[in-house]
Amino acid sequence: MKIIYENNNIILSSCQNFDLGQTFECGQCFRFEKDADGYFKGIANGRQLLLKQEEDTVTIFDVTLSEFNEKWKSFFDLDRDYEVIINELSFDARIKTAAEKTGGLRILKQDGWETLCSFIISQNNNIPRIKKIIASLCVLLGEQISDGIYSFPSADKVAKAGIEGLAPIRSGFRAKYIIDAAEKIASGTVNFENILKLDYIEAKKELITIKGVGEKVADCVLLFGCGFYEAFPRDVWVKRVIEKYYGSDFSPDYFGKNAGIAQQYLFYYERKFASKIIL
DNA sequence: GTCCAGGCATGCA
DNA sequence: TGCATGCATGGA
Repeated sequence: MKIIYENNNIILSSCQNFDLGQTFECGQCFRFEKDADGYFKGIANGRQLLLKQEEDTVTIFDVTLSEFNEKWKSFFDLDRDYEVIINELSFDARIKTAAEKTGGLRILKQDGWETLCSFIISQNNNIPRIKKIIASLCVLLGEQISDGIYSFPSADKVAKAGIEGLAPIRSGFRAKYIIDAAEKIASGTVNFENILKLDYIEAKKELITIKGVGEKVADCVLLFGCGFYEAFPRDVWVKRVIEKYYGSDFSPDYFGKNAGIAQQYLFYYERKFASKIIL
Protein backbone atom coordinates (compact mmCIF):
# COMPACT_ATOMS: atom_id res chain seq x y z
CA MET A 1 0.00 0.00 0.00
CA LYS A 2 1.23 3.47 -0.91
CA ILE A 3 0.14 6.51 1.07
CA ILE A 4 -0.11 9.84 -0.71
CA TYR A 5 -1.22 13.11 0.85
CA GLU A 6 -2.72 15.46 -1.71
CA ASN A 7 -5.17 18.41 -1.46
CA ASN A 8 -5.91 17.53 2.14
CA ASN A 9 -6.95 14.02 1.12
CA ILE A 10 -5.24 10.75 1.93
CA ILE A 11 -4.92 8.47 -1.06
CA LEU A 12 -4.13 4.85 -0.38
CA SER A 13 -3.12 3.07 -3.55
CA SER A 14 -2.28 -0.58 -4.27
CA CYS A 15 -4.40 -1.62 -1.29
CA GLN A 16 -4.37 -5.33 -0.58
CA ASN A 17 -7.26 -6.95 1.25
CA PHE A 18 -9.00 -3.66 1.83
CA ASP A 19 -12.56 -3.28 0.61
CA LEU A 20 -14.59 -0.45 2.14
CA GLY A 21 -17.92 -2.07 1.33
CA GLN A 22 -16.98 -5.34 3.01
CA THR A 23 -15.34 -3.59 5.95
CA PHE A 24 -18.38 -1.46 6.73
CA GLU A 25 -21.02 -4.02 5.79
CA CYS A 26 -19.69 -7.08 7.57
CA GLY A 27 -21.53 -6.36 10.79
CA GLN A 28 -18.82 -4.88 13.00
CA CYS A 29 -19.96 -1.24 12.86
CA PHE A 30 -23.27 0.56 12.62
CA ARG A 31 -22.58 4.16 11.62
CA PHE A 32 -21.17 3.88 8.07
CA GLU A 33 -23.28 3.86 4.93
CA LYS A 34 -22.70 3.92 1.20
CA ASP A 35 -24.53 6.64 -0.71
CA ALA A 36 -25.92 6.54 -4.24
CA ASP A 37 -22.70 7.96 -5.72
CA GLY A 38 -20.56 5.27 -4.16
CA TYR A 39 -19.15 7.39 -1.35
CA PHE A 40 -18.97 5.97 2.13
CA LYS A 41 -19.98 8.28 4.93
CA GLY A 42 -19.74 7.58 8.60
CA ILE A 43 -19.04 8.93 12.02
CA ALA A 44 -16.21 7.69 14.21
CA ASN A 45 -13.69 9.14 16.64
CA GLY A 46 -15.89 12.20 17.07
CA ARG A 47 -15.92 13.28 13.45
CA GLN A 48 -17.58 12.56 10.15
CA LEU A 49 -15.52 10.66 7.63
CA LEU A 50 -15.96 10.58 3.85
CA LEU A 51 -14.31 7.88 1.77
CA LYS A 52 -14.37 6.42 -1.71
CA GLN A 53 -12.84 3.37 -3.31
CA GLU A 54 -11.92 2.83 -6.95
CA GLU A 55 -10.40 -0.57 -7.56
CA ASP A 56 -7.47 -0.86 -5.18
CA THR A 57 -7.33 2.85 -4.39
CA VAL A 58 -9.04 4.22 -1.32
CA THR A 59 -9.39 7.97 -0.76
CA ILE A 60 -10.09 9.43 2.65
CA PHE A 61 -11.26 13.00 2.22
CA ASP A 62 -10.38 16.03 4.28
CA VAL A 63 -7.86 14.37 6.55
CA THR A 64 -4.33 15.60 7.32
CA LEU A 65 -1.38 13.27 7.25
CA SER A 66 -0.87 13.55 11.00
CA GLU A 67 -4.54 12.83 11.72
CA PHE A 68 -4.37 9.85 9.39
CA ASN A 69 -1.29 8.50 11.15
CA GLU A 70 -2.68 9.09 14.62
CA LYS A 71 -6.27 7.95 14.18
CA TRP A 72 -7.26 6.30 10.95
CA LYS A 73 -4.32 4.04 10.23
CA SER A 74 -5.09 2.04 13.35
CA PHE A 75 -8.83 2.43 12.93
CA PHE A 76 -8.63 0.59 9.61
CA ASP A 77 -5.95 -1.78 10.91
CA LEU A 78 -3.71 -0.84 8.00
CA ASP A 79 -0.45 -2.09 9.48
CA ARG A 80 -1.68 -5.66 9.52
CA ASP A 81 -1.01 -7.97 6.58
CA TYR A 82 -4.31 -9.72 5.99
CA GLU A 83 -2.93 -11.74 3.12
CA VAL A 84 -0.55 -13.49 5.49
CA ILE A 85 -3.40 -14.08 7.94
CA ILE A 86 -5.64 -15.52 5.22
CA ASN A 87 -2.84 -17.83 4.11
CA GLU A 88 -2.30 -18.99 7.68
CA LEU A 89 -6.03 -19.63 8.14
CA SER A 90 -6.49 -21.30 4.77
CA PHE A 91 -5.48 -24.71 6.15
CA ASP A 92 -9.23 -24.69 6.76
CA ALA A 93 -11.24 -25.11 3.57
CA ARG A 94 -14.23 -23.12 4.85
CA ILE A 95 -12.08 -20.08 5.60
CA LYS A 96 -10.36 -20.37 2.24
CA THR A 97 -13.73 -20.33 0.48
CA ALA A 98 -15.17 -17.56 2.63
CA ALA A 99 -12.11 -15.31 2.35
CA GLU A 100 -12.28 -15.44 -1.44
CA LYS A 101 -15.46 -13.39 -1.11
CA THR A 102 -14.90 -11.54 2.15
CA GLY A 103 -11.12 -11.13 2.27
CA GLY A 104 -11.42 -7.37 1.80
CA LEU A 105 -12.85 -6.79 5.24
CA ARG A 106 -10.61 -5.37 7.94
CA ILE A 107 -11.29 -5.54 11.64
CA LEU A 108 -11.84 -1.94 12.71
CA LYS A 109 -10.44 -0.65 15.96
CA GLN A 110 -13.41 1.32 17.16
CA ASP A 111 -13.90 3.26 20.36
CA GLY A 112 -14.34 0.83 23.27
CA TRP A 113 -17.30 2.52 24.89
CA GLU A 114 -19.13 3.00 21.59
CA THR A 115 -18.56 -0.65 20.68
CA LEU A 116 -19.72 -1.81 24.09
CA CYS A 117 -22.89 0.26 23.95
CA SER A 118 -23.61 -0.70 20.34
CA PHE A 119 -23.32 -4.43 20.93
CA ILE A 120 -25.46 -4.25 24.07
CA ILE A 121 -28.09 -2.72 21.80
CA SER A 122 -27.52 -5.48 19.24
CA GLN A 123 -28.74 -8.29 21.47
CA ASN A 124 -31.91 -10.03 20.32
CA ASN A 125 -32.29 -7.31 17.69
CA ASN A 126 -32.05 -6.88 13.92
CA ILE A 127 -29.43 -4.78 12.16
CA PRO A 128 -31.73 -2.06 10.72
CA ARG A 129 -33.21 -1.47 14.14
CA ILE A 130 -29.80 -1.57 15.87
CA LYS A 131 -28.65 1.21 13.53
CA LYS A 132 -31.81 3.17 14.17
CA ILE A 133 -31.51 3.00 17.95
CA ILE A 134 -27.82 3.99 17.85
CA ALA A 135 -28.62 6.89 15.53
CA SER A 136 -31.33 8.19 17.87
CA LEU A 137 -29.03 7.80 20.87
CA CYS A 138 -26.50 10.02 19.10
CA VAL A 139 -29.10 12.65 18.22
CA LEU A 140 -30.47 12.56 21.75
CA LEU A 141 -27.21 12.80 23.71
CA GLY A 142 -24.31 13.27 21.29
CA GLU A 143 -22.63 16.52 20.30
CA GLN A 144 -23.67 18.10 17.04
CA ILE A 145 -20.57 17.96 14.84
CA SER A 146 -22.16 19.56 11.81
CA ASP A 147 -25.63 19.92 10.35
CA GLY A 148 -27.55 16.80 11.36
CA ILE A 149 -24.37 14.91 12.26
CA TYR A 150 -23.91 13.83 15.86
CA SER A 151 -21.03 12.21 17.70
CA PHE A 152 -21.52 9.12 19.81
CA PRO A 153 -22.40 10.39 23.31
CA SER A 154 -19.95 9.99 26.18
CA ALA A 155 -20.60 7.37 28.85
CA ASP A 156 -20.93 10.21 31.33
CA LYS A 157 -23.69 11.86 29.33
CA VAL A 158 -25.56 8.57 28.96
CA ALA A 159 -25.18 7.72 32.65
CA LYS A 160 -26.60 11.11 33.61
CA ALA A 161 -29.60 10.59 31.30
CA GLY A 162 -30.67 7.50 33.24
CA ILE A 163 -33.10 4.81 32.15
CA GLU A 164 -36.00 7.27 31.85
CA GLY A 165 -33.83 9.66 29.86
CA LEU A 166 -33.24 6.93 27.28
CA ALA A 167 -36.95 6.37 26.69
CA PRO A 168 -37.03 8.28 23.36
CA ILE A 169 -34.56 5.88 21.70
CA ARG A 170 -36.94 2.93 22.23
CA SER A 171 -34.24 0.45 23.17
CA GLY A 172 -36.66 -1.64 25.24
CA PHE A 173 -35.26 -3.95 27.91
CA ARG A 174 -31.70 -2.97 26.87
CA ALA A 175 -31.99 0.49 28.44
CA LYS A 176 -31.06 -0.77 31.91
CA TYR A 177 -28.03 -2.53 30.43
CA ILE A 178 -26.91 0.60 28.58
CA ILE A 179 -27.15 2.59 31.80
CA ASP A 180 -25.21 0.02 33.83
CA ALA A 181 -22.47 0.04 31.20
CA ALA A 182 -22.44 3.84 31.07
CA GLU A 183 -22.21 4.10 34.86
CA LYS A 184 -19.37 1.60 35.10
CA ILE A 185 -17.41 3.31 32.32
CA ALA A 186 -18.11 6.83 33.61
CA SER A 187 -17.07 5.94 37.14
CA GLY A 188 -13.99 4.04 35.98
CA THR A 189 -15.18 0.76 37.50
CA VAL A 190 -14.62 -0.66 34.04
CA ASN A 191 -11.77 1.06 32.25
CA PHE A 192 -10.73 0.41 28.65
CA GLU A 193 -7.16 1.65 29.16
CA ASN A 194 -6.86 -1.02 31.81
CA ILE A 195 -8.58 -3.67 29.69
CA LEU A 196 -6.02 -3.14 26.93
CA LYS A 197 -3.28 -4.14 29.37
CA LEU A 198 -4.98 -7.38 30.38
CA ASP A 199 -4.82 -10.70 28.63
CA TYR A 200 -7.87 -11.87 26.71
CA ILE A 201 -9.38 -14.01 29.47
CA GLU A 202 -9.04 -11.32 32.13
CA ALA A 203 -10.29 -8.59 29.81
CA LYS A 204 -13.39 -10.63 29.06
CA LYS A 205 -14.09 -11.24 32.76
CA GLU A 206 -13.89 -7.51 33.31
CA LEU A 207 -16.49 -6.74 30.63
CA ILE A 208 -18.88 -9.44 31.79
CA THR A 209 -19.25 -7.67 35.14
CA ILE A 210 -21.52 -5.26 33.24
CA LYS A 211 -25.20 -6.20 33.27
CA GLY A 212 -26.41 -7.28 29.87
CA VAL A 213 -22.90 -8.20 28.74
CA GLY A 214 -22.36 -11.92 28.22
CA GLU A 215 -19.70 -13.81 26.31
CA LYS A 216 -20.90 -12.82 22.86
CA VAL A 217 -21.15 -9.08 23.48
CA ALA A 218 -17.84 -9.12 25.38
CA ASP A 219 -16.12 -10.87 22.47
CA CYS A 220 -17.49 -8.31 20.00
CA VAL A 221 -16.19 -5.47 22.14
CA LEU A 222 -12.79 -7.12 22.53
CA LEU A 223 -12.51 -7.85 18.82
CA PHE A 224 -13.98 -4.69 17.27
CA GLY A 225 -12.99 -2.21 19.97
CA CYS A 226 -9.87 -3.49 21.72
CA GLY A 227 -7.75 -5.35 19.21
CA PHE A 228 -8.09 -8.82 20.76
CA TYR A 229 -7.94 -10.82 17.54
CA GLU A 230 -8.36 -14.13 19.33
CA ALA A 231 -11.84 -13.10 20.54
CA PHE A 232 -14.39 -15.29 18.78
CA PRO A 233 -17.97 -13.98 19.07
CA ARG A 234 -20.49 -16.80 18.76
CA ASP A 235 -23.80 -15.44 17.61
CA VAL A 236 -26.61 -17.50 16.11
CA TRP A 237 -25.01 -17.40 12.65
CA VAL A 238 -21.59 -18.55 13.77
CA LYS A 239 -23.14 -21.23 15.97
CA ARG A 240 -25.01 -22.46 12.92
CA VAL A 241 -21.78 -22.63 10.89
CA ILE A 242 -19.96 -24.43 13.68
CA GLU A 243 -22.72 -27.01 14.08
CA LYS A 244 -22.88 -27.56 10.35
CA TYR A 245 -19.17 -27.85 9.55
CA TYR A 246 -17.07 -28.25 12.68
CA GLY A 247 -19.12 -30.21 15.20
CA SER A 248 -19.76 -29.90 18.90
CA ASP A 249 -16.15 -30.31 20.04
CA PHE A 250 -15.04 -27.16 18.19
CA SER A 251 -12.82 -24.68 19.98
CA PRO A 252 -11.64 -21.29 18.63
CA ASP A 253 -8.10 -22.48 19.43
CA TYR A 254 -8.46 -24.37 16.16
CA PHE A 255 -7.99 -21.02 14.36
CA GLY A 256 -5.30 -19.75 16.73
CA LYS A 257 -4.38 -16.16 17.49
CA ASN A 258 -6.51 -14.72 14.67
CA ALA A 259 -9.65 -16.70 15.44
CA GLY A 260 -11.66 -13.47 15.55
CA ILE A 261 -10.76 -12.63 11.96
CA ALA A 262 -11.66 -16.17 10.91
CA GLN A 263 -14.96 -15.75 12.72
CA GLN A 264 -15.69 -12.55 10.80
CA TYR A 265 -15.05 -14.22 7.43
CA LEU A 266 -17.39 -17.06 8.40
CA PHE A 267 -20.06 -14.74 9.79
CA TYR A 268 -20.10 -12.38 6.83
CA TYR A 269 -19.91 -15.15 4.26
CA GLU A 270 -22.74 -17.07 5.90
CA ARG A 271 -25.00 -14.03 5.99
CA LYS A 272 -24.17 -12.62 2.61
CA PHE A 273 -23.63 -15.65 0.41
CA ALA A 274 -24.68 -18.84 2.15
CA SER A 275 -28.09 -17.61 3.28
CA LYS A 276 -30.91 -15.79 1.58
CA ILE A 277 -30.84 -12.85 3.97
CA ILE A 278 -30.15 -9.61 2.15
CA LEU A 279 -28.08 -7.14 4.11
C1' DG B 1 -51.26 -10.59 12.09
C1' DT B 2 -47.15 -13.42 13.11
C1' DC B 3 -42.45 -14.38 13.47
C1' DC B 4 -38.10 -13.23 14.87
C1' DA B 5 -33.77 -10.55 15.61
C1' DG B 6 -25.05 -10.52 15.88
C1' DG B 7 -28.30 -12.50 23.77
C1' DC B 8 -28.72 -12.25 28.43
C1' DA B 9 -30.64 -12.73 33.18
C1' DT B 10 -33.24 -15.55 35.81
C1' DG B 11 -35.21 -19.61 37.79
C1' DC B 12 -35.30 -24.37 38.20
C1' DA B 13 -33.39 -29.28 37.73
C1' DT C 1 -23.42 -26.76 35.14
C1' DG C 2 -27.17 -27.01 31.87
C1' DC C 3 -31.49 -25.80 29.82
C1' DA C 4 -36.11 -23.30 29.27
C1' DT C 5 -38.29 -18.96 29.34
C1' DG C 6 -39.31 -13.96 29.31
C1' DC C 7 -37.85 -9.76 27.62
C1' DA C 8 -39.33 -4.49 24.54
C1' DT C 9 -39.73 -3.21 20.14
C1' DG C 10 -40.46 -2.97 15.40
C1' DG C 11 -38.52 -4.81 10.82
C1' DA C 12 -39.79 -8.23 7.40
